[in-house]
This record gives sequence, C-alpha cells and structure tokens, in this order.
Amino acid sequence: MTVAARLHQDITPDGSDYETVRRVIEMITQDYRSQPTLDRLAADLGQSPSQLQKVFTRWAGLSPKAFLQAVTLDHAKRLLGTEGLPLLDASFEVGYSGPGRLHDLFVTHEAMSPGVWKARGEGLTIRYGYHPSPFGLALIMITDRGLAGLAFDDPSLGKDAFEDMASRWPKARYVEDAAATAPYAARVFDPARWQADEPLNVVLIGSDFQIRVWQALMQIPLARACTYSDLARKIGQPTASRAVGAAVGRNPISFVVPCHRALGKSGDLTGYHWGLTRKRAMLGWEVGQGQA
DNA sequence: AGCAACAAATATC
DNA sequence: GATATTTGTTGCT
Repeated sequence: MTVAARLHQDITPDGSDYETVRRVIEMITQDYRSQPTLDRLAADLGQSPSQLQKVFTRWAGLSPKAFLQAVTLDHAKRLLGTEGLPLLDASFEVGYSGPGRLHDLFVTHEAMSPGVWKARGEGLTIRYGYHPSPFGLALIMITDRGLAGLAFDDPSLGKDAFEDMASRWPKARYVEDAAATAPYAARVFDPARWQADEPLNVVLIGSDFQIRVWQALMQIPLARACTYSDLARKIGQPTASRAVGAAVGRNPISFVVPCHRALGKSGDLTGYHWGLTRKRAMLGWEVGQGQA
C-alpha cells in the first residue's frame, strides 16, 4: 500500500482512529507504571485485541507496545536523570531503536511585519477550512502568502478551534474556502511529501519575540525534543525561558511549528494548548514515522 | 496582571 | 532517603 493510500485510511473523516488512539494514550499515561497489556487495553475499550492492534499500527506505524514506550519517555527521561538529552537519545537508553533519517517537513517561513500583528490582522483576508488529520479534525487558515494557522477541533477540550484562532487576529476577514486549504492539509500530514524541492510556505504573524521563538522551534528535527531553556539559550536570551514558554504556547500553526517538541527541563510534558494527550500523540506518531 | 518555566528550599512520606 | 509542594525570580505580552 502506498503511503498516500495509507494516510487516506488514517484520516477517516469521522476521526475514529484518533479517538481510539486518544483513549488508549490516556489509559496508558494514566498508569504507565503498570504497563497495561494489549489485551487489557482492548478489553477496556470493548474491542478485540487484534482489531485494536490493527487500528493502532495503521495510525502510528508502531505497535501499541512500542508506542507505549515512546510516550513513556518523559518518565524514562526522569528515571535516567539525563540533562538536556534529546528525546530519542533517552528512548535509546530504554531499549528503543534510534531515529530514522527522515527529513522533517520542509518549510520556508516569512514573518509578517509587526504592523500587521499590531493591527490585529486588519486588512488581512484569511481563508479557512476543516480537514481530517491523524490528530483529529484540523482547522487550517491561509493567507495569500501561505499557511498562517493550524488548530485542532476537540470537543473534549471545550474550546472552539475557530474562536481560538480568530481571536488572535480579530480584525481579519474570514472566508470559508475548504478547496483552497485542502492541499495544505494533504501536504502537512503526509510525511511522504515532506521534501525540500517543494517547500511549504508558512507565514508567521506575531510579535518579534514570538517569531524568533517559533523559528527556533522549527529547527528541531522530527521526533526530537528540547527544553524551554534550550530554546531560550538558542535565541540568545538564556534567562527568558518563561517568556519562551508563553510564546511557544501562543504558536498559531501547531504541528508545523512543532510546539509539541518543547518539554520541561525534567522531561515532563508540561502543557499543551490543544490538550496534553494530543501532544503525546504527536510525539509518539513522529517516532513511528521515524521508524517507517 | 498573567503565563505551556526554573531552581532552590521546605515539607512530606 | 527519595518525592511533593511552595516560594522567589524571571522576561515578555
């Protein structure tokens, strides 16, 4: 099966795969100490073990067991007491194979002038559309310069993706145009199309400081992680880690600007705007792509 | 005033 | 002793 065909299956319109995966992750992370078996997870979900195995591997490219190890990395890292070690190095210590040599999603970015940001998006026309993704229903926003926003709709979060995004640039004009955003959805979530010869154009709209943080984030390779203080050092303000945290959290283009790769210094997955479970899911998924 | 932080100190098991 | 919780400091919005 081609990657494209596989991806098409991954992103069932009703998002049922992600829903299953999300619940598994929640169960796993609730008591990772007990290392729940596949049989038990399946029983709790009311599915047959083989069915669960199939859905899970299709989605993550990893068996649930391997995935369990991946999302337990924060725990592993804490146990190892390693400092500033990239995520996968830590996983290597717990008997996990190393990262693949996959290229990361190749993007070119340009920063919107601070003026546009200060004007709260005035004069900007933003087209948007909803598309299924491996992480649930995604809301994509574009300007004529490129991708400007990526959010996730998640009823369990009790927040509306569109409201959330629109409040960032309240004065922009919003036009629904799913046909225009569809190609972006296809590109962003298909690792087979992450190639340098056809870079994805993204537009960063934010304050000066935020944009520097987001640019630093985009330099973190797939399935790797770094800490907030690492980022602070990287942008030349080693004491500004707290401000970095705030800026990371404000990132409008989640997943593409990999805010999910920022961890607390101890390896804790501190917070995530679109839900901690989704952050774990992304990290695990990336590890899976690295294996593929 | 408010944060998706950090480190050191103190309290708790 | 190892972990939880608290407290002071931090830089940018």
